[in-house]
Amino acid sequence: ALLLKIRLQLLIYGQNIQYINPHRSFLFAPDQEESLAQFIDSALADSSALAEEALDSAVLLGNLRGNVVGLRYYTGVVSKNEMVALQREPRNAHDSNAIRVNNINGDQVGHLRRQLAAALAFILDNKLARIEGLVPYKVNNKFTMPVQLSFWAPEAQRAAVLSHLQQHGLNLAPPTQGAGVWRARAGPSYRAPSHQPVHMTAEQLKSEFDKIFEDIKEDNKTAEMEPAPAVRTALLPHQKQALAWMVTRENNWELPPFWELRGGLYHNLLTNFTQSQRPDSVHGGILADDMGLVTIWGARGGGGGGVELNGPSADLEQFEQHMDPGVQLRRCLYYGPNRPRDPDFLSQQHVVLTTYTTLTTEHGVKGVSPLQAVLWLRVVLDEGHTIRNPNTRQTRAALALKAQRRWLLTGTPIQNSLQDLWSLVSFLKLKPFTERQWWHRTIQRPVSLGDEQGLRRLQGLLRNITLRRTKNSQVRGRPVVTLPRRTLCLQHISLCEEERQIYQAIMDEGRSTISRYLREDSMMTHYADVFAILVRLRQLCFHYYLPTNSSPAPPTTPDGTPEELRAKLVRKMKMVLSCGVDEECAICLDSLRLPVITHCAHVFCRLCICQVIQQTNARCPMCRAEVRAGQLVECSPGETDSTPAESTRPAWVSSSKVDALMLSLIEIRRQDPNIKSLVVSQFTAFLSLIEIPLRAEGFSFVRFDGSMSRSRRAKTVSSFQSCSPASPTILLLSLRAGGEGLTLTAASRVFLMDPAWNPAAEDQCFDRCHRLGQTRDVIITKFIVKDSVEENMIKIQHRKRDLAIGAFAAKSHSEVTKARVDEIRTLIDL
DNA sequence: ACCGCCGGGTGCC
DNA sequence: ACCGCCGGGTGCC
Repeated sequence: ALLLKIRLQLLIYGQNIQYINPHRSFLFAPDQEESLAQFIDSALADSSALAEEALDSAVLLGNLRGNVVGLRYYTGVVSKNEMVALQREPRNAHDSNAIRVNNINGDQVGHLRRQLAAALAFILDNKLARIEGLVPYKVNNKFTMPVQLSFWAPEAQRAAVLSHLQQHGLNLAPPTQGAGVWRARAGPSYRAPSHQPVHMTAEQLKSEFDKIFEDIKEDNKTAEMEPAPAVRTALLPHQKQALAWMVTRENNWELPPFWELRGGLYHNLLTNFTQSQRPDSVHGGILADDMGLVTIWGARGGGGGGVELNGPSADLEQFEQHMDPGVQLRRCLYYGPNRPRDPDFLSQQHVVLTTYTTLTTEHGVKGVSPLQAVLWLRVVLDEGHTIRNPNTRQTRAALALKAQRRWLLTGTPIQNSLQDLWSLVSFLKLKPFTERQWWHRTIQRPVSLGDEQGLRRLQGLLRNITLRRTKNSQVRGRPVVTLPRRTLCLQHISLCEEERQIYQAIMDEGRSTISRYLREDSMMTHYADVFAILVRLRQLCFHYYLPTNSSPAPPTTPDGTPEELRAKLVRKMKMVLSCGVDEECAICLDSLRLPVITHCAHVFCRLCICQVIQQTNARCPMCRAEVRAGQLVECSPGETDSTPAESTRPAWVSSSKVDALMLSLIEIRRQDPNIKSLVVSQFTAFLSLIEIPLRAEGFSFVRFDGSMSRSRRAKTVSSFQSCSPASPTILLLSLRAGGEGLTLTAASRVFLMDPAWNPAAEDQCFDRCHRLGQTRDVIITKFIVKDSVEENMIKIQHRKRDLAIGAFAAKSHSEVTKARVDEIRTLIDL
C-alpha cells in the first residue's frame, strides 16, 4: 500500500507536468518467494581480490610505489590524488601476469610495469590481499605515471603477503599514521595528512547514526504539495511533504552528491576524478518511511490493510480506489503465465505492475525480457531493501532495468550493515558508487573504521537521496503522526511445582553437559547439542509438551564414530530448527535467512556461509572445521509444522503460561468483546497447542504463520481486520511470519508468549498493530517465566540493544564465537 | 676492437 | 622518453 501511495502521487504528478511522459511507469510489488538460484549463482564482479566478507576485516598492511606504463595507448586520464582500480588480465597475450589500471570511470589508463605485475599477480590471483591504487601527483609525461599501491588483507594473511613480496625484492612502506582511511583532501603528496582521522567509540558511532536520518529540519523536505485533482484520497501532511520532495527530486538538475564544477570540469570530491561530461543528476531517491502501508488507509478512515499480501492484482484494485474514476489510466499486470509479453504494449501503459519473482525469472534468459527492453519513465521498487544483497539475481535484475527515474520504498534502508546500502545507492545510479569498490573505499570502510569524515560523507549522501519519516519524526516541532499510546508490560510467570521439577531436571542435565563442553573448550563443536538444550528449556517455559518428535534428548554420549556423532548433530540441529525457533546467523548476526547446516553441525544463512566458502581454505566461523558447499544441509524453519495428529495428541493439559494467557483473554472479552488480540510465539507448534483452550472457551480465532500460502494469508488477515461482528478476535501469529507489510491494526492487545533473541524482531512484530490506522491504545504483554532461561534472555536483549551499533564495526569471528559462549553461559547461569 | 664511445631508433602488457 | 635500452657504426691525439 505504501507502493500505492507513491504510485498515485507520481503518476498524477506525471500527468501534471508537461515534459514528463506519463507513459511507461513501472512498478514493483514485493513478493516473498525467493528462489535458491538467486543465492547459488552469486557473481564475482570485482576482480581485484578478496571476498567482500574478508574485506571488512582487512587491515592496511602498507604501501608500495609503482608505475603505470603504456599511457599513450589508452584514453583513461587520471589527475592528482585520484584513485585508480587494478584489474588482473590473466589472458593478456603479452604477459599472463598483466595487471590493468583503470580510472574511476572504468577507462583503461595503462598497465602496471611488467616486473611489478609479476610480483603482484600471485597476490591478486590467490586473493591474499586487496591492492588499491592512488596516483599521488600529476606528471606531464605521456608514457608513465606513478601509483601508490595500498595492500589490504586480513591480519592472518599479512605474513604470506609480505614474504611473497620479499621474494620479489619488494618491501612495503609501513602505513603512515591515519592513512588507513583515505581522505579526499589529503594534500599534494602522500605524506601523512595534517588532520588525524578521528576515531569514534561505539557509543559515538551510534549517536552519529541516529543523526543521519535526523534531517527533518531541512526546509526542502517540509514543503507540502497537493496531489492532482484526480486523486480522490485526501493526503496527510507528511504525505504531501513526501510528494513535494519527490517532485523536487524528479526535477532535480543539480550535480549529484560529491560533485562540483571546477574550471569547466566536473570534479568528484571523494575520488578526485575529473571529467568534462556533466555527471547525471539523481532523479529519484529512497523513501525510508517506516509508517508502512497504512498511510493511505488511515487517511480514508481505516479499513483494508495487508493488501500487498494479495499480490499485485489486489494492489492495482486498491490503487484504483484512490483515483477519480473519470481518469482513464492504461494499466496492466505483468504477472503470471499469461502476462502480456509485448514490449510495445508495455510501453503504452501508464502503469505496469509486476513482482520481483517475475523480473528475476525473466532476467538473464535468452532473448531480451520485455521488462528489460522498455525504457521506463519510472521504476519504483516497493520494499526496496529486498535488493540489499548485491549477489542475488533479483538485485542484478533490478539494477539492469532502464529507467529515467528510480525510487526505492523501504522502511529499513540499513538492516545489517552499511553494506546493505550499496545496492540501493547503485540502483539510483549514483556515480561513482555504481561500482562496489568506490563505495567501499570512500564510504563503507572509512565508516566501519570509525572515521568521522566517512560518517559525514554518509550523512551527506543520505540526506541528499532519502526522505526519512518514522513514527517518531517531527516536523516543525510536531510529530508527523500521532499514534495511540503503546504500553509494554512484562508479566512474570511462576511455574507450578510439577513444571518446575521437569524444568529443573532438564536444566541440571543441560547445565552439566554444557559445563563439560566449557571445560573441554568444545562448546562450538557441540553447538547443535547446546542449541537443542537451550531450545528445550525455552519450550519448557511454555509447556512441557514436546512439539518435535524428539525424545527428551539423551545427552550425546561420546561413543560412536566421529562420523556418527556428526550425523547425529546435524540431525539434531535440523530437528530443532524445524520447530520454528528464531536463531541467529553467526556471520551476519541477524536472523537466519534460508538456513543451512554445515557438515560440522552449525547453522548459517545460506548466502553468508557461501560467501565464506568462496575464500581459499574456508573454515567454519564457529569451529574452524572445513566447510564445503556440497555438504550443506537444507532446512527451512517452519516447514515441518509438527502439529500432532488428533489421535496421537495427549489429553489436554494446560500450563502456567497458557493459564495466564487464557485468564487475560477471558478478562479482556468480559470487559470489551470488541477488543482483538495477537497471540505471538516463535514456536508454531505451541500456537497449535493454544488452539485447544481457545476452542474450549468459545473464542473465535484465526492463525497466521510462515507455512501458509499467500492467498490463505491474505484471507486470514482480511477476516481478522474486518469489523464485522462475526470476525475473529484472536490471531495466533508466528513471530517472524509476514513481511514488514503485514498490518494487524484491528488488534490492540499483543501477547508475546516467548522472548526472542533479537529485540528488533519483537519490535517489528509489535509494529504490526501499533502503526497508522490504530485507534486504540496498544498494550503488549510479554510473558516471562521467573528463574528461567527466559529471564536471562531478557538480560541479553538489554545488552544487545546497547550494542546495536556494533553491527557497523567489523567483528572478528573469534569475537563472535566468544560472545556466543558468553551468551550461553549467561543463559544457564554458568 | 673479444673493447669503449657515439648517436639514432625506439618505447606497455 | 629532457629517460633507459638496443644494436650498428666506429676507433689516436
